Amino acid sequence: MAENTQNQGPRWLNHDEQRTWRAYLLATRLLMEQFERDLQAHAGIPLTYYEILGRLSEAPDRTLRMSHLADELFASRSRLSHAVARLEEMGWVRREQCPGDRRGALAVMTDEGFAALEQAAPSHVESVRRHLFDQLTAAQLDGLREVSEHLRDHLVSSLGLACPPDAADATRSSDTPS
Amino acid sequence: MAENTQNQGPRWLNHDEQRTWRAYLLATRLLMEQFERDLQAHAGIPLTYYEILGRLSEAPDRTLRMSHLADELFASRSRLSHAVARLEEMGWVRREQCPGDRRGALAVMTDEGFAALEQAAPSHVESVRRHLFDQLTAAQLDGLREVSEHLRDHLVSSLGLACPPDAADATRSSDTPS
DNA sequence: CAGCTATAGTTGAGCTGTCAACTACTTCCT
DNA sequence: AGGAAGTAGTTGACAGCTCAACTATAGCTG
Repeated sequence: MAENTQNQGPRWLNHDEQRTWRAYLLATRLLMEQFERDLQAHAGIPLTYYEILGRLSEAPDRTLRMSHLADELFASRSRLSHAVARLEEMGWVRREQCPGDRRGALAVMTDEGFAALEQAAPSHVESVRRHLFDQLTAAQLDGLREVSEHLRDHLVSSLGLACPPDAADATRSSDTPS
Repeated sequence: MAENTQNQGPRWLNHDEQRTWRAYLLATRLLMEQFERDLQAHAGIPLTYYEILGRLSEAPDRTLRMSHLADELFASRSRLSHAVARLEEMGWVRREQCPGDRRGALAVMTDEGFAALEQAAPSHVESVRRHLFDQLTAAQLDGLREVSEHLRDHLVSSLGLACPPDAADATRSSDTPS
């Protein structure tokens, strides 16, 4: 009921689309859960933390400003802040004052952090190979890359357009009424 | 350093693979976050809860045994238990004694639950269309389905082989030592 | 039928993520 | 210079997930 009432109605998924959607959703979930489990078992950290360490390890002086790190990972500042706090507790990252901008903070990877990453990397890469790359043909991987890049670009650009509404009245606190 | 030492060394990702992996990871994350956000905004529930409701709505009498529901969704019993508890609080699902097996529990979708699902569905489907189906060509979608089904099947079967180790000594508690 | 063992489901602690405030600094504009 | 608005980052409450432990029932086997 209420399939195609009047105002163009919801564009329901047909059988094939349903099938694609469910397969994609499930495969993606199982894949991520697998990577998380493997990484948790071998390194004791979630995939997002691994990525943070990865970016830091590639950066000059293994140092990045919090906001750059957040932008590179497309993570919210809040998420990054919590994550870095956790990594700091573990002694894998250290925070430093950002010279020239006293609001800023630098995340600096420690030697222990680098060692931990080096130790975690091989089994993580093996996991990614085993469950993803080894399962697909070169053509399928090309297709997957193409599709992923396309979807990513779409989402990244649509992300930029979604936020502004708040910015307009963000600072409208309770003081300075007029 | 330590690229190809002796014991076959880690099979690092080459440039193209790295690119594919990062694109896939990011696209997938952004996509899921988008669906979660949309669903949260329009229906106030996470995607997993939506799926639970979806399966229940398709089941005879809108009723499924907890374990069947968990199996269908490839969710852990724990996860399902917590989720159904929450859905019960909202009045969208009700638990019943399973006739014939006193261990069992049935999850029954309430009329309010069904109404909530019906109300949430259109915007969710729109979101999936907008960010996934509308972005890809028919050929790309075919490829995505093929790849997803393949990865899913691999993971599902490798899942069955990964657990048994526990089963052997699962009941080894602290009592009955000899 | 006694006793393992397996199955069904729940529970609680701990962790990561989101969202919405909040502080503090900087930049721009007049 | 002075004040509004933007930017950087943190924090705390809360929600969902995982894991391990637990209860309770079922089923198998000698």
